[in-house]
Amino acid sequence: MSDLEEEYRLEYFREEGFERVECVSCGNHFWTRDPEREVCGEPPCATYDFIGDPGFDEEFTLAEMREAFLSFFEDHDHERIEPYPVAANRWRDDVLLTQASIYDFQPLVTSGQTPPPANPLTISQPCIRMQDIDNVGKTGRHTMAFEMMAHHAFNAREDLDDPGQYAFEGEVYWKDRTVELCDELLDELGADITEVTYIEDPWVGGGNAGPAIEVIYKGLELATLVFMCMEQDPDGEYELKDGNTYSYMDTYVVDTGYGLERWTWMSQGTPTVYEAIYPEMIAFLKDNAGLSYTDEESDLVGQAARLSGNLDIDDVDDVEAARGDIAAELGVDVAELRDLVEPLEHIYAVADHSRTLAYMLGDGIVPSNVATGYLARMVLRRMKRLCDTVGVDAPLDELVDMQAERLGYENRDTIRDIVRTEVEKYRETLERGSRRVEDLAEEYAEREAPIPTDDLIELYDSHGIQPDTVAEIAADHGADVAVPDDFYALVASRHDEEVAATAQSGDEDRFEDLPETEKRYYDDQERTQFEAVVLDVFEHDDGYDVVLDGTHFYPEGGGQPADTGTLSTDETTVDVTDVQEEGGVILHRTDDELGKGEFVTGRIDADRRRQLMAHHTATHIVGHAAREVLGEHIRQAGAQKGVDSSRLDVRHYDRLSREEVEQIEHVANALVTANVQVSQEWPHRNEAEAEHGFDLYQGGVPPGENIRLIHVAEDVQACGGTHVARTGDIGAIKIRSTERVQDGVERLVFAAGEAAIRATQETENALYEAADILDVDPQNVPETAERFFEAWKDRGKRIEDLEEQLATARAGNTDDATEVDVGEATAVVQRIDADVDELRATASAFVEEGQIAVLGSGTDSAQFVVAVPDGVGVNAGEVVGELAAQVGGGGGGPADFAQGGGPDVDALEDALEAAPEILRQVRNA
RNA sequence: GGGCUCGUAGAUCAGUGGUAGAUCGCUUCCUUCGCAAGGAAGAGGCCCUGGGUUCAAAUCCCAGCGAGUCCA
Repeated sequence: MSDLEEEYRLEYFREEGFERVECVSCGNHFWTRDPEREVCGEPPCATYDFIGDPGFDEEFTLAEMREAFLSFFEDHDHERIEPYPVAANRWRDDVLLTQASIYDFQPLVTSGQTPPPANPLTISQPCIRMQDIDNVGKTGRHTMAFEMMAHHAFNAREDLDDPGQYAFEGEVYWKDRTVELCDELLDELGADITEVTYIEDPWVGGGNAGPAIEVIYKGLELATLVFMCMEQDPDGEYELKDGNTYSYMDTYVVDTGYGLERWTWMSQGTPTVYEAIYPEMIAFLKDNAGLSYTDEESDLVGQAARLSGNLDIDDVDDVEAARGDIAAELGVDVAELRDLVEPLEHIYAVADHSRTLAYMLGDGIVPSNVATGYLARMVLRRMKRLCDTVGVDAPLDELVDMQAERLGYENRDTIRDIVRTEVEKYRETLERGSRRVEDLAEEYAEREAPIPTDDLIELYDSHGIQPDTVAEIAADHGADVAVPDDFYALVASRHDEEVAATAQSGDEDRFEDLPETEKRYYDDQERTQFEAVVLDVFEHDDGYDVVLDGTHFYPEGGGQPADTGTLSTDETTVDVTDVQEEGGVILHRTDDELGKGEFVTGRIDADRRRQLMAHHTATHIVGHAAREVLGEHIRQAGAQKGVDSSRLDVRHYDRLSREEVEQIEHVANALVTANVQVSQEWPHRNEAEAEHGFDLYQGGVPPGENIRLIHVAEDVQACGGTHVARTGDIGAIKIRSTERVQDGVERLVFAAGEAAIRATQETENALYEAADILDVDPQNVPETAERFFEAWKDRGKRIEDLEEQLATARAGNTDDATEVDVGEATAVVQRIDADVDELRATASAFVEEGQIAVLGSGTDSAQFVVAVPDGVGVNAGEVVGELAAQVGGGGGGPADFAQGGGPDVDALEDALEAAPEILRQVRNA
């Protein structure tokens, strides 16, 4: 990394009289204005100097600090950008949550494919780092949710052969200006800039790298200035700290991160960051939990906080270890200190978790068992447990709402609704789990054994019960629990980590020389016949790929299947069975060859295309209708169009009721009836985003400078598909079914136009058929079906009754039966051709009269039931076994009541005749 | 996206291939001035659906539907 040393010799440092110093404590190099300075200033080389002694002129609230930062950079020629959602998986598939402001611009902007929304820009980006979840509240400075204030500049080298190859050109500013801006900001806020140190700390991450500077003031790292300018390259000449080699890129990006919470904290000098950023919430929670401290106690708490802040603590284990040292230093008992501090730590965490949830739910994340939804669920459940532990009894939705209000979210009702639903789900899970644990605990308490680890793992992995909870409940029932230290590792080992990565072989090279195909289907979406020239033909395994200069054939994409049809010359016609796009070149897969340079007429299967267009526009309409009916949080989670039906997956926190589905249908069809125009436009993406916001990207974020927008009434989406001209062209929309494809994702299966009629007819036919069978009007089917079902059940019971009566009667009349004496009891051997239920009833009746019953039946197959009264030394199971063997089958059962049979009905009579002999043998045995 | 668990009376759950059970709730009766409660009797089950294995499936296998949970 010393290779990057030169990178830090900034003109700005020279002009301002900075010196480069090696920290006597940690050996890192840093830049300072103070010639006397020997240490870098970052803990553990130094301690916090601002607790009780704020480092800025004025105190700022979170909102004030945010505004101060953004307006400072606005005043210095940066454009202010609205923050992106915290759910980063809405525009990239490599991460779930937004963890830094630069995430907003990866990968399309940083790679130069897409222009930034402004250049340079400034933003305060809400971020969530789940990896800090255990530290929150304990270390005094970790928060799971935070805002990363930032300014970014996107530069491209000026000596490029083709400056137009990237979406931004030239240099906006680079290292000197970046440090200067940071310095100026600190100065303006009244920081003593001679105390500020700039530590050299090269940055590596995600395949990129570059020099970076940590900005330290009074012991606190306030900002990191990253100069992203290198990429991983096996032939690169710079080997960096991750052991990989890197080389310089054509583009270079200023990536800064200023922790809003830390700046606010610095301005206030409170013992912990939490008191600085949401004081009113901390106060509320303390009050609600009934926490109060004497002056002496709060003094102690404050000192402990300061001490733990000064220790360079990065995770919980360290906190626990350090607690002893802190207690010793303060001269108090460890247990006493813990009792004092722990409830506060929980309250800090609750405040932080509320804020995290406000961000997540406010940005449209719906709790579920997958992806970001799962993370939201984890946070909520953890928050609930913390509240219970510390004795906060305010409803969770109220706590989250306090933060949502502060953060200015407008969908607060939905957020509350989601939280309530989710808390209720958790309550049910806990209840279900507790019952399970209680049963287990009682069982093991009786055996005086501890609950085994296997059961603990299953309780957690399959039923969501934490080992702690198990221990708690078990203790109430007198059972022990030994939680192994490597519990979570054991859980992990139950999950096989075989993720087969499917390597994609790209042979796109062959299309490299071809021009991009003109996408004429966008010019006239209705047109199904056109002329074109064959540019090239590639032979394929089972056909040919024909490339034209332009086409009306829509290639598969955006959930819309490809068009089919034909291509004809004067001599020949070939079928187009599939259409794909690769790197801008559209391939028509045909069953026969066409000559290069030939003029062809393309004809698209118009019915199919019309149906697909109707379904595509209908997808937008159904999504829009669902949002109207269910709430603003409704977002597309996936979609697939088809000819007969299509489906739209939306994120929602509950199952859809029949009424909701009907309402969605109503709203959708009202839009169809209104016959509004469906229009497309190709605005610059920045304008589109500025006007319509991030919700444009229901189906993913497309690359490029201009994006295609489809307007259907107020609904606007970025979309590449083909659409009908007016909503009336759809005809009708029928929602056929809904299913829960995951927790938190509802699938709406619907049909539009002709397919809607067909679908309706299908269901109607089923109803008519049922009505016909029941011989009633369709309207009366439910009522009649119920009546029939009830009658059928009644008859079942009646039959059972009668069977019993019949059995008793049979037992009293043994005219056609053979009676055999078997020791002290009489055996009745009888053939009754009836089903097994009846045999059983009859056998029971004989037994009640003190007789052994050996009954046979020979309808479809041979069946036996043998029943023996108590105290008679005959094993029914053995008898049945012998009998069944004679009819080629088997049987068995308990000693007093057995059954069996076999396929050979003809042998039944012989078997029954042998029964007396078998009984005697069995008795003797 | 993957793993695991579950689906039986109105509710909660037993039931490891051989006659479907318990507790609570419900109905009726008894006890009581009444209530809490107690006693007695009773009603209430396509054992999620569809295939398969078997003489025999609530039970074993496969698929589907529904629910829960852990992980990325």
